[in-house]
Amino acid sequence: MEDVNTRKNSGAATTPVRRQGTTKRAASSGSASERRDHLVKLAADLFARKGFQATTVREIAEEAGILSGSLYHHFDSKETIVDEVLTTFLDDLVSRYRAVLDRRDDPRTTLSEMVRVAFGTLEPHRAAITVMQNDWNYLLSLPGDRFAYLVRTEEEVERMWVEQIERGQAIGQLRGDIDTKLTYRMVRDSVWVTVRWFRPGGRLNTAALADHYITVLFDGLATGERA
Amino acid sequence: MEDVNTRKNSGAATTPVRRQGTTKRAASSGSASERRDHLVKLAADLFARKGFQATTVREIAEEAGILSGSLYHHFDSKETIVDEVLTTFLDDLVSRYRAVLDRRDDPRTTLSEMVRVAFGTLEPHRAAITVMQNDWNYLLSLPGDRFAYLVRTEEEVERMWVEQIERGQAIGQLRGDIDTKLTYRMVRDSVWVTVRWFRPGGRLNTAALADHYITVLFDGLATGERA
DNA sequence: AGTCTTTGCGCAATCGCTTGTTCGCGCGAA
DNA sequence: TTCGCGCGAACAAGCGATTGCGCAAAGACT
Repeated sequence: MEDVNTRKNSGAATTPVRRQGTTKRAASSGSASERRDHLVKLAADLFARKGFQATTVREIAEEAGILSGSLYHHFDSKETIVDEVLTTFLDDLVSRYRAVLDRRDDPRTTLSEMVRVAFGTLEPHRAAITVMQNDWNYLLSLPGDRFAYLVRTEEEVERMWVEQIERGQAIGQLRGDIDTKLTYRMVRDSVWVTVRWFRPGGRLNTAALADHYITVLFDGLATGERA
Repeated sequence: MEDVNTRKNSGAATTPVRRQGTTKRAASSGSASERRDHLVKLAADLFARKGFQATTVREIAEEAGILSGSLYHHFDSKETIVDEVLTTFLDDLVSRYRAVLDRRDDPRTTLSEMVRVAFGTLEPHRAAITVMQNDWNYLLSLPGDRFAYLVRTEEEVERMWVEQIERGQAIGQLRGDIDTKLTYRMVRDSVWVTVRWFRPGGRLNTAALADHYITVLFDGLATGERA
């Protein structure tokens, strides 16, 4: 029996941020309430552990100490929650990539920094990365084009990477006998897939992962002359 | 409600089943019938597309042109199906790795061949690889230790890889400043994760993928001297 | 060869359970 | 009084799984 008034998360007593104009029914990025943001964060933790489909609204609610129905005062569907997690991630990722490209370094330096950016998003955006790997196909198969921006953004990011690889080949900084698109995919996958086993606070941090990967990516595992 | 007619899957190990081929293998459960094998294949195709959890028994049945209940004449649970898919894959994988190791080549050659083996399983075992990525945690969380062999086998495979990397470092064939375990994980992940976008019959086959990856892995993307 | 019995495998109906979602209600703070 | 936000109960849909039944093919026996 668990009744009584055990409101765990009754915080948020400060500055309710009352913005006018945006009624609670905004398309994707809803109004800004601290309570809501907190719930998204709790949900994201679960998504990071099990993916989107495998996480139930009852689990999210329990994590917040409320009942599942109460979640619907903040979100009009489970999809809305994951939508918010994904857009936040992609916005952050793309803007970080752009910042690197704006520095206009040589291709190898730029690509190294892009690898660092990618690994750098591993900790703050674990949930989104997990979801994109586990539930990509499912989200795209949903009725409506709600998650079509996933494909669009992915294509934009691919263009950024491929352009740098091509530039590197053009000036002889990178070998010309490799497939640019395939190389991009393998780099991307290698980075994102680490969320499966990476845990913050372990033997290695994300910066060390990035350094390790950059070393192997450009110079390879072998010693001596290149083949 | 006890019935004298309880047939279920009691025993069933004494099925003679001659009818051309299909060696009977009494593994964890079930006898070998052609019909059954066919159903496993249909289920595997669905697992390869959506993972295990996301595939329903009704979808599997529909793919076979029967009703979901009829599946239970062949399997006593949905888990049994995926179990069969996974053990078949892991048995094949480990024995292929062993065959490579038995050749006792130098570490670099051995590792190259192991990469080829891994990519070589991509097409015949798409379903298993997809499931291991999507549903690994879920399967391990199931009651009983039914899927504990996943962890055991993974550890065995990791040992194979790490040993070869270490041997390569010991004889100076591979650089000594890289983390062996981390390197193994990145190679493994890079290979398996390609099931997400690889489609047979496309621009590249798995052999080309393997060659490309081996090139980058050992010699890197850069030109000129190593850092 | 003909008959009887067993067996494999499908259907149809249904079970208990979980899923995402809805809704009326009450309560404390603004 | 209004409003944000929780409860509690319920909903339809879908899940994995069970069971009784019928039928056709396969064996077994005379």
